[in-house]
Amino acid sequence: MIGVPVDRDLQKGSTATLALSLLSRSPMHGYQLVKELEAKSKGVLTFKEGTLYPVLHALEREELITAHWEADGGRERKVYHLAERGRDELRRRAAEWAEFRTAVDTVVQGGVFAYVG
Amino acid sequence: MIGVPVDRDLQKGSTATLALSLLSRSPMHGYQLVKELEAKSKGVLTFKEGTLYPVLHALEREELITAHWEADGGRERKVYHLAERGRDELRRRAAEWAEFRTAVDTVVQGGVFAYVG
DNA sequence: ACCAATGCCTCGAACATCGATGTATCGGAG
DNA sequence: CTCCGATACATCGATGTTCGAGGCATTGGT
Repeated sequence: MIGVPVDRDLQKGSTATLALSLLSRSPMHGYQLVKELEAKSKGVLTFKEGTLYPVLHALEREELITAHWEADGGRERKVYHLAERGRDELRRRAAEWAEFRTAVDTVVQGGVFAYVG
Repeated sequence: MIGVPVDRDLQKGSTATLALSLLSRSPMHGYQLVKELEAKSKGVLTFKEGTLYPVLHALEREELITAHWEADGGRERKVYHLAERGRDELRRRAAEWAEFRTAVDTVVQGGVFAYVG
């Protein structure tokens, strides 16, 4: 663990978007997503397995990602791919994130800096 | 309404922080917070009253804000002030938000731009 | 031989949010 | 002077999400 995880609440609703983003770089299986997110975010963000797997299944149902089983020795892994529709959805969500981030910054940063300086 | 509200999920968990931020600028009553957030965020963020009031009551219980009734003609308003402890908490939450924002950007932006260009 | 890490998954409890609803006052349009 | 939309506070139940705990199996290192 490199950093300290942020308050769980902040992460709410972002799980699917983060998963889509990671999958846009390369296909991965669930556990790999957990490790990748932790690495890429320097330990700030984490997927809980109890949250991630249901989300992954939902994305699969919505056909935003596809999955197929791969054998690694006697071990089975479910590898997820970003689908075309998922790529569109990711673009949409990324734009939404940018809008949200800007809006929160305007409200929060303004309030803090008024008393930090 | 100036902009389009973002997906509700993204806003989850940020209600209290946004309220504290707005109150750090000036004391306000509930309905005023609703209007201020909408104005400051250009319609991107909105407090639902059913969410805001319980949150405000919770912040009051935790002594992060204080409240007192003010009369405006025959009308009663409950005006909320940011307390000292609330100011500390806001600073803490603002720092956490900055950390979260940076982490998400690293994951999301990287993924999107790889396919936008 | 054992144990930690990998790997997929489900379940129920806990929690937060939202829409609907209720009450009441105020100001302006007709 | 009457009606209605905006202001203003608040609660409640339905809904949805998240998480911790647990189950099960394999693999690699000691």
